[in-house]
Amino acid sequence: MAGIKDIAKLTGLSLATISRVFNDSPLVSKKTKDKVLKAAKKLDYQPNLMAAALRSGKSKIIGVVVPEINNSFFSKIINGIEQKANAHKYTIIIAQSHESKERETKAIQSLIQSKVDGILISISKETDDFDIINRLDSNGTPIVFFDRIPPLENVNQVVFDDYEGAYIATKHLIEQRCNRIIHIAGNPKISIHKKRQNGFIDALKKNNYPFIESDIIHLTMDESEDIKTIQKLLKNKISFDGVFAHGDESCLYLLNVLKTIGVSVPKNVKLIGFGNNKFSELIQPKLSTIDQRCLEMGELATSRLLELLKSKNRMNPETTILSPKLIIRASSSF
Amino acid sequence: MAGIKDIAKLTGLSLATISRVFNDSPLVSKKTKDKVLKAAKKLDYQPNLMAAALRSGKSKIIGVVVPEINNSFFSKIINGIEQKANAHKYTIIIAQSHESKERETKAIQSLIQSKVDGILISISKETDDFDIINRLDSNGTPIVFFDRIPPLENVNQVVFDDYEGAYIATKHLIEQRCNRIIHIAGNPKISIHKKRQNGFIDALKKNNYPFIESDIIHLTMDESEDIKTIQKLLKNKISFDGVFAHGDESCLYLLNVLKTIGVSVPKNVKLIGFGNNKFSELIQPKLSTIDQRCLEMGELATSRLLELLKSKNRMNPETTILSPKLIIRASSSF
DNA sequence: ATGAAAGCGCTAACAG
DNA sequence: CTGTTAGCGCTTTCAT
Repeated sequence: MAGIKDIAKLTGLSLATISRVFNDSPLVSKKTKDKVLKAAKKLDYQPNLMAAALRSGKSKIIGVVVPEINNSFFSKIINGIEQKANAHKYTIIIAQSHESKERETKAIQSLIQSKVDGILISISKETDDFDIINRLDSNGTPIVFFDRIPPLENVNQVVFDDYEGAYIATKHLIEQRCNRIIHIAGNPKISIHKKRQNGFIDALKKNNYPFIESDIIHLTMDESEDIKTIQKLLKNKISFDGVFAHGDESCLYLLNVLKTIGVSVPKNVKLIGFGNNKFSELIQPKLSTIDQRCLEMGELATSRLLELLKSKNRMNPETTILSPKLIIRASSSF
Repeated sequence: MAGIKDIAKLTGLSLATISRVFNDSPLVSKKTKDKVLKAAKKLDYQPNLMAAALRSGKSKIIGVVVPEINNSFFSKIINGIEQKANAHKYTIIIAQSHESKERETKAIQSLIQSKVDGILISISKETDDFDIINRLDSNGTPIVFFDRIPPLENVNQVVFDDYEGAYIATKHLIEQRCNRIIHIAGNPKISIHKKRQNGFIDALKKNNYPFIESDIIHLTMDESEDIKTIQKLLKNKISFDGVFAHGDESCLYLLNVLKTIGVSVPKNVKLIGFGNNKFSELIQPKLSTIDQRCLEMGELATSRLLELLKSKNRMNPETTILSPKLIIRASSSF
């Protein structure tokens, strides 16, 4: 493996000059630069990033921590991160927490030891203490949270507006002339699910729809039981004709339940999900949904981190809120 | 950030001893070891992996190149890789080629510069020259291919037995008493699709089913056109009652087509896909499919790389073939 | 515009 | 079992 030493030998220049060439220093004449580049090519020179990092104190690596990469939501965000990072000559290291607090801590530790310049993280469901984050802070490693944020003040974060997403999804069903709309809810202990639920409720209220507690449905995922639940609802005085599900998965599940009991979508009941999952376009009818603009979330979080990395003095924490996008497909159309 | 120097100062020991402690050298007394560990904790010491790597020539990092992480197949394999690698104190760096030869080359280049100890790669569809691989070889960086392998001799590789998978899928339909089975084929230029096609054909032949060219169907993904194709097939003298699709996506697509034209699955037609995609369990009826044991593929590839990393002398290349697993669900059951 | 020299934090002979 | 020392490949003052 050729190093700058070899180039120095070949060109008769000093190490410093060679180094300057590869760091785009303006202090080198075009002539020498060309000479160095030519020699580098000849020797198939590959800079040793580790040595550079060790010496300069900057690794040009961004650490990314997500619960799971085998999750379209996160892997799309990662694509956004990668894109932005690479465009700025940064490399990323991805670590997974697998929703475990312990593994998350280990992952962060490992990133610190790998001397990442900054960290982008979406915290695990388990995480409830934030010592590591404080440690990172005192360490001087900038950190930007995305999507799953900790309940802390004064942090940089990029979040998705779940409330707004739920609101426009529900409003869409109203505009499609649904008379009674129900919500397939997620676990309200999880903040995004709670927000989606609130968006649903407020959309009803603001549009003068009566809201009753029983409009919010919790499915068990035990099919025969859920079929009973749905059938009972359909036999109500005012049967429902619109459904906003907190996620595409539960929307698909409900679609199957409705098919089983012979309810036609979108003719009898209109459906909208949340998340713009890949499969939502593959099934019949195609699912209307809320797109979360994952790519942009990744890009925004990275841009913010890059800013923090650039400025030497502490910057004021910033919260970026990403607005959702309504995707209308067959499941909610006339 | 505390370093071993600080620990040395605090304990009154030499750098070498401190270093030995963290490298689990047997040459340190229990007493000193404890003293060092205690001091390390007190100072919140984090080893600088880059410095260690630079000095030792071993980064303990494995580079992983895949076409796309936003693809369940690859992200599952990555989970297998991560698991095995972490268990052996290795970190992984993931890079994506996005199916571009150029970006793949860049990704590999970047991994080299990051001084990874070895590389695991599934090559992009575009890749047709293998200079980089030769370069890696001369460089001494061990490399193990998985799933998408290059047409080269003498390489270490772990592949999935697509032929066998197709064979047992088809055989399963035969055992379910299907009389005429068709195959929704992929692009035969892609080797795995070709293999699946061959597995299908051989399963028919070996079981004394007549095989005619027209049993292999290419769908256009233009729905109205495909509906016509399928309807024509159903009106044949011998209508089909079994379908083996080269992937779960096309299987789902076909399922929707069949639903549209009123053909019941599995009553009239039995279906089996390939890949055990996440959604194959979410839809109705649940899809029978072939599971590719991605996790194991990741683990096996990593194990092989770890072996290469351990042994100093060149080892003989090895090809590992992973057998598929039949998953029977509602779409092909009685 | 170029060079000399120090050193980033750690490991690995070698010596004791 | 512990210490001394050189140096991994590069960047970065400081000098010229």
